[in-house]
Amino acid sequence: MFPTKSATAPTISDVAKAVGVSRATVSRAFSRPQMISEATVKRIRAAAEELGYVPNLIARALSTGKQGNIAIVVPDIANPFFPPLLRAAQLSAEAAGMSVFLGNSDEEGARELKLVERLVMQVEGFVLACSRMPDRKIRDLALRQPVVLINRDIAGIPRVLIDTAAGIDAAVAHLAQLQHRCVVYVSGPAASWSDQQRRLAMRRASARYKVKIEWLPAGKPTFNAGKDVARRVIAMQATAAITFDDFVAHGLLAGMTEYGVAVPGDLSIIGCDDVLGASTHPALTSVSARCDEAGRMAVELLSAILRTGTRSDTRCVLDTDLVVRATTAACSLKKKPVALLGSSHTGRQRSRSASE
Amino acid sequence: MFPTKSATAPTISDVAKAVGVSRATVSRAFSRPQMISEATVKRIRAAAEELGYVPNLIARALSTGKQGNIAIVVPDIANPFFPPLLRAAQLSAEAAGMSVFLGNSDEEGARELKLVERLVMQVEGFVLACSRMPDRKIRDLALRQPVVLINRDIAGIPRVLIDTAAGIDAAVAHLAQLQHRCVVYVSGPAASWSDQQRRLAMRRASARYKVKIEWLPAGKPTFNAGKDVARRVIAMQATAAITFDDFVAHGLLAGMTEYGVAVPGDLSIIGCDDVLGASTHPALTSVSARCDEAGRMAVELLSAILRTGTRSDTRCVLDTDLVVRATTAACSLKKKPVALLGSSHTGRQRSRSASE
DNA sequence: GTGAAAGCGCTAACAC
DNA sequence: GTGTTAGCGCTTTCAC
Repeated sequence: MFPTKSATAPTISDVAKAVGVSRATVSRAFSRPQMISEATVKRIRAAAEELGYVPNLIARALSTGKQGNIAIVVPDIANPFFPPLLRAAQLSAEAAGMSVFLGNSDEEGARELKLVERLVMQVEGFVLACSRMPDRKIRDLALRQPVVLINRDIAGIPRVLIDTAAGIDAAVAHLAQLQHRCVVYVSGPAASWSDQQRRLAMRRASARYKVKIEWLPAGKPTFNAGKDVARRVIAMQATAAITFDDFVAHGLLAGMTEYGVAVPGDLSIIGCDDVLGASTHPALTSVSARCDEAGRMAVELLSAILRTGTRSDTRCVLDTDLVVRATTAACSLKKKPVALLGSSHTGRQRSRSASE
Repeated sequence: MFPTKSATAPTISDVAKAVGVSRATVSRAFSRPQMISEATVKRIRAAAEELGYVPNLIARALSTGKQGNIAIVVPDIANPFFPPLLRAAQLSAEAAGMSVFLGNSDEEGARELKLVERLVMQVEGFVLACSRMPDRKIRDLALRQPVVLINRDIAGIPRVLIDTAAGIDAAVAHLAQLQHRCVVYVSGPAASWSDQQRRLAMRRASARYKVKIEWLPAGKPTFNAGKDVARRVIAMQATAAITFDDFVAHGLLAGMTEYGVAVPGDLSIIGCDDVLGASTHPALTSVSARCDEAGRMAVELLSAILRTGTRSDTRCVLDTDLVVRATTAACSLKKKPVALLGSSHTGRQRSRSASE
């Protein structure tokens, strides 16, 4: 056991004394070098190096109100949609000279709000990915600090949207071509913009390709949620399923296998986000999203706002398309392998508006 | 376009004036309520609420040297080993009332050092997961700030280690039982403690189970790295491969499939970390690690150190075991399906000591 | 170009 | 219990 304290670091005064200039000059040598003579800058930098001086960001922040930090909050780090997004965002922030706070809301709006409130003092701006907070809270926040949204569409707040509409359309077209006439959409979190978009796209595609849609909420977008709805999917009329994301699809796949329903023989499955790649068995057909691109772009938007001091109402839409692999095949009507349960639970579609 | 600035927030002075007490009293009402009378605390809290006052953490930090932040740095957020770890760590930090900075070193020690240097001012401590920095730098850092290591074993610095030794031993035993007599270990980053442990465990198991080991470095632990060494694995004598992690195993698996080598028919493969679950095809046999547990524990260790102000030389070892799935089978000697390449590249074993 | 002085918002002795 | 008085380390007018 020994004390934790570290020796007190050299301050601006130490450097000033060593060089024989005022503290103001040392300060300038670091924050506005072009304001003073090149020679003194050099001397100061040298002395600082020698002493091991490095500007105290906290003190600077107290004085300027800027700390060079941003926060990125996601609903669930462990959801494979987010790591690539986070990675790209973090790298991009680093390139812009900013450090990043990480927030994990655990899919709960209340928790997200708490995180944001705690962080608001220490950051210059937020990237909210798939925020679970109500519009009002987001608007409030945006009044205090620059905010960039990912997969949430609120007018007046810069946002980057991964629009699965095109991908969903392609998915339904693909299924229609394989003779499927009824497909179930297994939905995700009600507060999710993506889910709303997907439901909307499903409805449109339903009309266009003359395919009947059934609705089934899975709630949290997890493997287990997907697995848990397997029985209900079996009990439905649908011969194909499109799920909120790959996770749910993977769970559904596992559930089907467990119940002896062949995929894609008896049921076709299409995921969303394409984060599992070809690693499921069989390899999952999925609507691909370039989530890393979204992360990168969001941070770039934010740092541009910070740099220029202005806020633009940017709405940046990233497209998606269908990646066909091995979980989709021609329709067969021999599903239901076992007597499972009586209730042919159709599921209730949530009707929250896109702007809530 | 409209300005980004937010109205200036109320300070401690505003509250003091409103209540008619000194600023010190207001300060105490928030940081040491038990120091002053309950009645005044209540009055102050009420007034603060009214004014929308909330303590400025930056100012507090400048004064106390504590900001309630910690940093967690990992080599690659997108590596599936880390998201569960990060999630657990973040949740645990939140429970302890701390915010977390996220660092991604991209597997580079130099980059990690930069991150750490930038963050050192703003945090009370670090969790370094699978650090790629040399021992010396870590020791230097630990002199300034409390540091907890994950999967890095440096005496004197608190660390939580996921020890794959038991799992590796079980893996080799499993292969030996399946009649394999020569297995290749596809190694990971040279600076990785885990990799060193695994090599050591391999060597021990080699002797114990009379199995010959060949060595092949994959470098970065990625899918592509695994795929890229497939040809070389085919050219080797080994009939089974154990890889640094599941990612490499998955890549190797894909590579094998591409070259027409059947897994597990012609080659058995065992991964490490068990992060892919049963999602590969065939489902991957893997040495499981409870990475979330490691994240949680590391943060708890750190916050205990911060709370008590002492540093203990804790060395916490988490065990692992083998999860047998479908990529391992009895040895067959008919590998090499195609004329591939001449160079029977054996790979060079890195000999960095564990303490570098 | 450089220096002097006044804060940024808070905490921490030390008095009373 | 509560007020007074100094800072924490930096930036930033405003002079010179």
